[in-house]
Amino acid sequence: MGTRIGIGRVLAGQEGTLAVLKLEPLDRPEGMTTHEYAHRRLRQAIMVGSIRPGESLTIRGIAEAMESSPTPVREALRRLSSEGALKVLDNRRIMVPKMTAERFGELIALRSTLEQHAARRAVGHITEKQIDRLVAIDKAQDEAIAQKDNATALLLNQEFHRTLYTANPDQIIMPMVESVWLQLGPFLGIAMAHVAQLYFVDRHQEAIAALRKRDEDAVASAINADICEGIGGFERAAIENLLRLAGQ
Amino acid sequence: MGTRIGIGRVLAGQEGTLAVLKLEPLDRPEGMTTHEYAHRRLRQAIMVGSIRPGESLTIRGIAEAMESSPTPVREALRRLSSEGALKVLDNRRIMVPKMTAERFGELIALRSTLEQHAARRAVGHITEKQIDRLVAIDKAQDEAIAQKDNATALLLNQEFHRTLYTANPDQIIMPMVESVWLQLGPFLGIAMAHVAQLYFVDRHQEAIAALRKRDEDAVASAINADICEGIGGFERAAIENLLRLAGQ
DNA sequence: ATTTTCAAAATGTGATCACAAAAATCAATA
DNA sequence: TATTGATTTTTGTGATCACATTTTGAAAAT
Repeated sequence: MGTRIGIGRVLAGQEGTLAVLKLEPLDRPEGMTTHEYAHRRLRQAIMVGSIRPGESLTIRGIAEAMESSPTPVREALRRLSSEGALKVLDNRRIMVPKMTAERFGELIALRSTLEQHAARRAVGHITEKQIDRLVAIDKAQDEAIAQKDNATALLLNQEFHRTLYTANPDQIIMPMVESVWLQLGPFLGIAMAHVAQLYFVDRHQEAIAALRKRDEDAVASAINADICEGIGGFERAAIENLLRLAGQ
Repeated sequence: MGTRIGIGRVLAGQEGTLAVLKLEPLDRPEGMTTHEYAHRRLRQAIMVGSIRPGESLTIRGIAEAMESSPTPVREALRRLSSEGALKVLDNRRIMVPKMTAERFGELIALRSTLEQHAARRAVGHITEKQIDRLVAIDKAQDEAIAQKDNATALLLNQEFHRTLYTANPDQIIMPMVESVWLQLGPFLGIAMAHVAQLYFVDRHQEAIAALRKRDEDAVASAINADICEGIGGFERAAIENLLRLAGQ
């Protein structure tokens, strides 16, 4: 039995998870609906690996934690399960899916395929101005890495990739890319808990140079390397070790 | 302003859409929750192109049509919007996304990439028995085509692809493949409304032969051809013509 | 004939409640 | 001590209601 994120325990402070929900209330733009807000907060927490796989979420618990009611929280949970971030068990409990070495391998392979495709489809549309923006994001990320600020570096890395792919005005792949990021989130959390410092690989300059030359193959190759040598670079044995340590 | 699927109109029988919801009540397995059932029915309707793009759905209208209440219907709609099947407008209206020639092109390209990947990842796992099942499904599809039974042929075609991809026990891509199918659904509806007979391309035998030889590249090639010469085979001019006819 | 104004109807949203199923707690038993 | 069984609590689910916003439809004005 995993732990629960429920009212009592949460209020008693026995769980570390509420901390996530409480600590990062995210600013809520005016006009944003409650279910949207709940969706964003939970999504954020999962994306950065703050919710451990196997931990089951309770609707009432979350509702209480973010001072709302079951209805909008349920909608948020349904969306997240459709996005692959959460899994609904037979007993209707909802939890973050457990990670396995096989699943991890599938996720990395899929991420590479998806993002190479997205990058190729953007090459023909991206402007010099947008490429300059990529340079700026990459620079900011380097600074975050130098300061060992994992969270910021991670966010900037995502922004780099998102900016590239959305250069295609008809792009429809971003939700799927984000779904893979979401599904990799829990592993990130595990890795960060057991590894002193995340080691970042940065093939962004390579991608930028290829973009300037409009070389589709080279762009795809850089993106592939960025993914496979980055988070995908964990060796199988290391992954299994990590997952065992984390009690998966 | 598009038409609405609302209580009054639905009951007045002015809309063709309720027919879809009423005609195919789908059997509801015991224990299936209401929101799950609503999700399945709407999904089915969208997948086969029964709901026209631009038509906006109302929560109460659907709830009334399937004799339930707003709560579970809203959950179903949220899921479908996360799956890319529906779009939430700024005024919070929900509708089937409009199709454009550009979006159609993106969908076909993505479908090809996704399914080639899925097929490749299945080659190493699929058993001879499963390949035999593919043969049976393909045969049934041929019969449906011969009888000009579009709906059945479509369903069997999906089953063929699904059976192939799910041969990989760690497969995680199916939800994304289905998302693309869903997003192509409305175009299918348009095409079927304006074309006398859907013309089916069948590269399945080619795929089966390649699977028997465990030839990954050949499998991917067959899948690519199946998609690009099938639904993807519409010429740009034909697509734009169709969309104009449909008032997109 | 077209546009503007305004009251009525419809709609999305979220809180609350009741019910059934599942989980947890605790006492009794082996 | 470990296990079973019954009671209590927690939880998911869906219907209903109230509120604010949007849309609609008709009347009035241009």
